[in-house]
Amino acid sequence: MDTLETRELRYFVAVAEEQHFGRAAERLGMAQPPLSRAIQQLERRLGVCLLQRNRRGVRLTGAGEVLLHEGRAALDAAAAAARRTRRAGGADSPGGPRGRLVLAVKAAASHELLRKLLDAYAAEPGSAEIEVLLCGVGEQEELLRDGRADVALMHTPWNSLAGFDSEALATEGQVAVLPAGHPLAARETLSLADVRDVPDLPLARWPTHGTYAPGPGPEIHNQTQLAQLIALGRTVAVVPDSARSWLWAEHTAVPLTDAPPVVTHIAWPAHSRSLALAGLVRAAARL
Amino acid sequence: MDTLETRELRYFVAVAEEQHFGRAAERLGMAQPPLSRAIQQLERRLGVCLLQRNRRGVRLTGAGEVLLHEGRAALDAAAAAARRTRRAGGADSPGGPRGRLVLAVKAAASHELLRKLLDAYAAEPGSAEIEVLLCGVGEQEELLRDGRADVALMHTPWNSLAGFDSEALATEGQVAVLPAGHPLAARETLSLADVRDVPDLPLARWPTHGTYAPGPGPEIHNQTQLAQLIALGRTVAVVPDSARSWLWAEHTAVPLTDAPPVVTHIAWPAHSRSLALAGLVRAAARL
DNA sequence: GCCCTGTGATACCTGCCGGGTATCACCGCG
DNA sequence: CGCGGTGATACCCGGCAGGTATCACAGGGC
Repeated sequence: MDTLETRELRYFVAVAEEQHFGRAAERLGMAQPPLSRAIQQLERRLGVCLLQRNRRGVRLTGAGEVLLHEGRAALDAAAAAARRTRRAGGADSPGGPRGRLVLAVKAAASHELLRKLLDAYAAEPGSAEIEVLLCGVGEQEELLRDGRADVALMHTPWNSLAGFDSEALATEGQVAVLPAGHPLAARETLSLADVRDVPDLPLARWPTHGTYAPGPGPEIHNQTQLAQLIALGRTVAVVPDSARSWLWAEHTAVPLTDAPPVVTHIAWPAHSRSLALAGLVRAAARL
Repeated sequence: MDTLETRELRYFVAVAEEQHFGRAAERLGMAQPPLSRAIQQLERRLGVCLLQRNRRGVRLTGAGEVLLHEGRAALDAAAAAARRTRRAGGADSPGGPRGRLVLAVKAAASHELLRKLLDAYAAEPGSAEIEVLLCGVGEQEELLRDGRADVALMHTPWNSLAGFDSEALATEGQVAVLPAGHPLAARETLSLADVRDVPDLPLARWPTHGTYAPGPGPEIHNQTQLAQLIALGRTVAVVPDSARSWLWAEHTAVPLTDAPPVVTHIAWPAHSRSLALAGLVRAAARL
């Protein structure tokens, strides 16, 4: 039973994502006919119909959906193998110079915790160099999977820990951030229902995987935008306690009674075997 | 940044495992020179030295160790993609005919639980066909990773749940299985220390990944052997409560007070999105 | 009805590279 | 000092990945 080449997976994923041979070929930097042929060969070798060719583009079959998911995972794994091997390059003597670690953190989250973690780890004897990779919301999982990062700080319930090993580091509640002058800002506590149904303050919407869910609130993509919009009295946000550190004078934070608690985890690929990583996790567990 | 082809990974893993170009080439069904060249190209492309060539075979460098691990994972992912896609082949209409599920179970473990699970799931409306794949101890993880199975029953602490999603189904204690006539068989309970240090009954040794750890006990590879050796008064075994179902008249089971509890989990690849799998997990959770 | 546009499929050619055979360079060993 | 066994090198060849040109077909204007 012959095994799939990553080239074939790359091609298929491109076609499946673009839903269009021509655009996929362009993205891959090649002509369309060889792409067509490669996909046909792939279908023949798998003995499965992956795409439904219509006039006007293509659509995935059930098997195609499966291969899209599994193929992405396999491509990530191959990319991770290359990246991690390259980074391990210098350290030839086994057990000798421990490599650097790349730690993925959502930008502007967990200041405090991150600082404590880095300090605690740096104090350990023989600790490796830690490179902090700041990323967007939810990007940590992809970074870990494709090897751009070795370890990440993740925040449930926003991040999914599926497929990773992890250790919980801290739990915090959530607060509603309101314009200082707003009537609700005077309250001692609020419920989620309170902030969800304020007609003059629709909840801001973050992009998930590059697209925005439909809704009335403004579309934002960074914390500065959010802060400004709140200060202008245009929106309200629900954020973890620790976000209080970046609030403005024009903001008021009110604790939410029924918001799910936010748990910060340190997470890493389940099969990881790095000494440096083990040390970092140990340091984290002692916090 | 060019991506590794699975062909290259296959070659490297073979060489790394055999620690010998000639044998690796034979295993791959090719001649040695192209293999040599392929590995050199790989090293050049990664900019990393993977192998230390000695007279008398080769040894892995640190980077080579990394690539061996990561490469195996990537190869498993690619194999899984192919297998799962092939199996999804018939079901073309999305959401339509749900595919079969392959459930990996350690042979002869969890009779009772397995029976209940299969019955409960079969009673669900629209349940898929379940193929039970009996495997050796610890083999479930590999089967899930490379796509030969979709879901497995695993038993901690023997199986590692790292990298999988799982749900605990049942917990049980462990018992020592002794020859019926043995002095210890008269005891009400035993401790691990009791059975570990019986000079005339050395603990039997199971192979892990095909090799046996050194020790005084007999080397066994299936339960029948074990049962026979215990009946002959040559060894003692520590097994979960539920294993009592296959004991012989010549055996006596004595509860262990300090053995770690055995938890049976249902586990599946973290990124899985199959409807049928979701149904099975739901049925399992209701047990 | 017509052609025009844009889709994926086909035909055919070419150059590269993966793989084979023969051989070399090295080294430990009897 | 040959001999066996290691991986590396030299060289050749065939297949296949990729390119160009073109086709078949379906809509959509006019």
